[in-house]
Amino acid sequence: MFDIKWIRENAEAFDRGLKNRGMDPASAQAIALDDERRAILGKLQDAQARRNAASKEIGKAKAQKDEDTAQALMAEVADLKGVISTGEDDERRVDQTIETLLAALPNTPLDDVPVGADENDNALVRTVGEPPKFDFAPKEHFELGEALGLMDFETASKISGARFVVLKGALARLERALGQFMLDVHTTENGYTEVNPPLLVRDQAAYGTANLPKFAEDLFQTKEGFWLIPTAEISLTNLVRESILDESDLPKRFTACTPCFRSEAGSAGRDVRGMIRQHQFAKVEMVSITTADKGIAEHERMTAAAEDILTRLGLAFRTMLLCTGDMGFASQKTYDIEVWLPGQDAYREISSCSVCGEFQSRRMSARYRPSEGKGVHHLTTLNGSGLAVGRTLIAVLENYQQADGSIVIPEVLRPYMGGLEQIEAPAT
RNA sequence: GGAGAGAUGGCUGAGUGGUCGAAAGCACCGGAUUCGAAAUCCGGCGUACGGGCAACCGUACCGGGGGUUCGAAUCCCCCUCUCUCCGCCA
Repeated sequence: MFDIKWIRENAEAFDRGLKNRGMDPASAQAIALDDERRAILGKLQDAQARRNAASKEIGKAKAQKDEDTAQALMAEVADLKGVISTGEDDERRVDQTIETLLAALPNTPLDDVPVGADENDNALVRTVGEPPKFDFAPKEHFELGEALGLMDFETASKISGARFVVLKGALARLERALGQFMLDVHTTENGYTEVNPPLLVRDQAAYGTANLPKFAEDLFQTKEGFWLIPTAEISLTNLVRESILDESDLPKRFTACTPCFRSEAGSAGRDVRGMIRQHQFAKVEMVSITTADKGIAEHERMTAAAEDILTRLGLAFRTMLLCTGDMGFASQKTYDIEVWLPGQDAYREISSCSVCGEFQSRRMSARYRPSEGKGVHHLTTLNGSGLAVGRTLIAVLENYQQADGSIVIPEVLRPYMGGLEQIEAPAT
């Protein structure tokens, strides 16, 4: 959500941001509406001031038994009533129009974000680790999992339909191990507080992170009106909604491992096989709440925390700086981390870390009191996956597969697997 | 599912028609006192919008919307949310 004052003072930057995202400029319309609002407000306030003054005089006149004066003043106030009532209606209407306009506009990309149309214009930031070499043709994760008899799409579809999976035995445990490992690293080494948040949220929470009103079709909704979270970003970021924090309490860092639910409307035909794109998946989310001047540093820190998980798992990856056309709605700047998948012979997204500036906090009314100076300011919010657990499982299977179909367990996960060193080859 | 209570400033909490943007306490800020600190005392301390170079002025805001009234935190209606008790359930 934009601040209309900021748009007034930075109309050019605002329109450039929209243009870079492939949208039409909107500053002229927004400012015109705001001009209208100010004009209405001026008239309304004059009328209200006169009414307030007259009402006081009426009180005085009545106290002095000056009935004539009181009657005259009352007539005047009666006239003002219509002006005030119309003014209030007009103001509400214009406010609503402005709100609707602004709520549908995406955040302004930072200056160092490459301008581009789609993922082909993303910039490579770094490549870390070497893709493993195989002396056989590496399989895709679903081939491996199904051969092990521990990954069952058929049964899942009987229960829930397409885009669901049943994991069993060592694979079910591997998913749990991955989530635990990630949480342990983030809580003990990266300063994040573990949270077990609600998975069903209200309109206002989803609006706060800007999943609503524009992206309702991507979400599942219960018949009572709750939204199933598509990411714990919603729950964790809204932890600070409608509050005023002290700057000395910042930054706040939250992490959670939760199921995520996505309708995947509009992605029909994409990644139809396997666990890459599911209606339900586990993800460890990181959310940081800080001040505007610390946002960029926090963004780098968060991205490093996500990358560190991959490094420890011995998985090769590359980090991309998303271009303007590929960035999320609320983001000012986003890094995607892509893990190497031998079975697909490709890098695939496994984490996305974004800094959102004040875009979400304005929607949530989340503010802080600066240690120096006065007033309150909006917080800066960041979110990132650290990591998508389901896709990490895929990466482990494909990168650690052996010729016989067995899977070596990465060292760091073994304590979480009861010491298990590998998932045995399928019986032949 | 049934019954009831409530929503006031950063927090707690008074306030049932004008003198209320709102008592008091806490928290916070400044000062006095002290070698320093605690305690104590004095003073300050809401948000948003509009106008003004500024000091400052105006308007709105006591959950949201509507109504009554010359005038509403206060009375009436609707909505939203929160809590309590009973029942049911993990």
